[in-house]
Amino acid sequence: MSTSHKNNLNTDQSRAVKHLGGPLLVLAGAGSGKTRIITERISNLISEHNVRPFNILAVTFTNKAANEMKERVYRLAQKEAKNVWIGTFHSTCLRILKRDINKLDGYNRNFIIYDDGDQLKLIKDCMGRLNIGDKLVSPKSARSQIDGAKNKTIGPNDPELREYDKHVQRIYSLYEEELRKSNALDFGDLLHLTVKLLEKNPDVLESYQNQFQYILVDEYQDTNHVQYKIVEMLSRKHRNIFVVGDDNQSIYGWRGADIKNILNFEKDFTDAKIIKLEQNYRSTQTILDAANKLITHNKNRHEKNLHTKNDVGDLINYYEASDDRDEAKHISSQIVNLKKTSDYTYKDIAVFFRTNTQSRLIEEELLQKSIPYKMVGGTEFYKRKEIKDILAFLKVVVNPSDEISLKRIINVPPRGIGNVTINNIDEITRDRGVSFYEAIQIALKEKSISNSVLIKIDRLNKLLTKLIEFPEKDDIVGLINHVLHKTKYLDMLEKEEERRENIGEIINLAVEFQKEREEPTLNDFLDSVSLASDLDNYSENSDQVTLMTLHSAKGLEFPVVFIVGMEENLLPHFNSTINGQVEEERRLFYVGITRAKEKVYLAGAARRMVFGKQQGSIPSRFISELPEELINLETRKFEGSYQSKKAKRSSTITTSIPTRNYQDTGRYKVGQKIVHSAFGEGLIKKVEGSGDDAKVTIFFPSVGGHKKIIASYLEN
DNA sequence: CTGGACAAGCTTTTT
DNA sequence: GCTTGTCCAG
Repeated sequence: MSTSHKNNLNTDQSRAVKHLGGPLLVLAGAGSGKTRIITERISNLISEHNVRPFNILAVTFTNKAANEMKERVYRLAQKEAKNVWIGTFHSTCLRILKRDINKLDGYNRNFIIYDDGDQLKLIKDCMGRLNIGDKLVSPKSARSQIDGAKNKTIGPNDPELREYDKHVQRIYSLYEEELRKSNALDFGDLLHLTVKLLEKNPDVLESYQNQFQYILVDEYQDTNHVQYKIVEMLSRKHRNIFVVGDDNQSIYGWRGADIKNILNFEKDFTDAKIIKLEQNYRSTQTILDAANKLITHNKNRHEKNLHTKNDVGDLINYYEASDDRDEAKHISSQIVNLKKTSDYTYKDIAVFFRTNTQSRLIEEELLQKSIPYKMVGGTEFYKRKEIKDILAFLKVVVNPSDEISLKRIINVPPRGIGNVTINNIDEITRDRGVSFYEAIQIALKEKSISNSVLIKIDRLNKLLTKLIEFPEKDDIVGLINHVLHKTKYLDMLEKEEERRENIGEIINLAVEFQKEREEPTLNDFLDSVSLASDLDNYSENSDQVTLMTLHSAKGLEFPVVFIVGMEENLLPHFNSTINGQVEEERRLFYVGITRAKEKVYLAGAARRMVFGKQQGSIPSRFISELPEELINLETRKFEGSYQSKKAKRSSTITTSIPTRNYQDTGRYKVGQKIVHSAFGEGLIKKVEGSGDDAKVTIFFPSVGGHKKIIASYLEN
């Protein structure tokens, strides 16, 4: 069986698959058969070396990758393969915590997971209580700093936290306290607490070390410090740690991914071996040459030389559109063309962009031409208001101490409980040190609120009690219907067809969940929903064009790839140009190009709508970093526009000067970069007035937001 | 307390 | 251009 597969492996691939003991790093270039190596190795361990599936752990980054791996492994290594632990870092940690989290002080197994929206709300609440205005730290910035700390396994009381913003320190402490009171974990906790659990409980650590004789990690270049730590601890005993990655595809630096993990693998794991997979089986010679040339502009990387035996193939098309509408029209008509002149089906085609907002126009144009498409990601299903509402009810049923969820639904559908009442209950919460739910009972018992409100609270409390005491909680579908019935939620959505359909969809998901699991529980359902994303349900079956961000494109391949928005400040994104993260943007573009098997179409626009205003732009520096002879330039619309020529051939452009919307105060211009004594580098977004009195709106990455500053204060 | 009107901020990228 | 938050009349 598996021998027949091994026959088509090249020497390096085969060495990797057959590698048995000790740490191994497989540096796998784009399209070199990375996923295949992992799955074949798992099947090889099971069938050739009698390793029990239960003793293998395989970790990926996305559910999509995990599901794909499961499928492939099940196909290769028959039924008992179901016992291999395959999952994302987050789901694996969840599994570990669900078993043993009660061994950590103050935690119990009934916890629920807060997504980033819940997280932000809680942070805002905390900031409100601490009287920290969002001008001092923006809630989002606070969140990313807290996440960052957790990614480095720094807790709210660790001395290392002293290096953080002093406001953030206080927010972090209170935030943690509130999470515990709500019996909730955020995404970061799943990883951070797993490390804590393993560190504080040698017996737990040992049992997992014994279990996981073989550990495989996909996309190792994207691991951050906690993830490294988890892998390192678990593999310490058997030392059979097998990681696969490509430093050229590291695109999650912003989430704490540390490229050093892959660059220093040999140092971290003594007598580590390295195997390089340099043969690409995916792309044409032309595509590969272009990608190789592009990536040489990065300094920070392992030397790799990707080659292929594939045909030369077509040139890379590059279209300079006059504006974003023109760009979208071009894409859609190219797709129509492809359909007419070739055998490509819609599902062979993908369109990638840097930011989700870019999809709108493209969707419009595809719709216009009746081209079927599916948008992956974007406004995610699970983030929709009605879905979050229903889930909030379910979360409260599982865990009444969940304050964020309880507050979410306290007045949904409207039942006359407003901010004043919420604040009153909040006061009880703080005075008595009880949960919000308990505070409601106290208010009722002591009648500490005015009579008219008390009636409403009483009604709410009875509703909650009924839900919490629902006899068959693990009949998830039944419970959802019960919630809908008792709250008359659907009546509220009378005129909102789409939202009602979404409610139907969540019921479908629950039905499916109950069918799939042997012992479906409400709690597991909520967990799986919390860790799920739109990407997971993405299937290649239907014949539709795929639209997605460059980030979501990683790990996929398509015969035809369009990449749009090839402009400075979009790709590379302007935040990155200011923060000196252009190399990561280049890798992102590299990921995009290398998804393509046969054809690559690039496009950029000379003008584009940004924040509802027209903005001029110049071509991305990355265009000029591709070999000129491999590019087929279709039209040149940047020609008439400002600085076009200079931009095309220079690779050091750092500012864009809009052709429209151009405002001149003499010294300050929109698009100009400046350095501020307190906030560091920033980009001017808006200028009002002129001379010393001019108000200049500047985006500072250091504070993660905009500041309005009077021109005369900008002098130094 | 509610709902509508208006203002502000916002857009990287995801588990 | 869209979504979220805030203010005010009813």
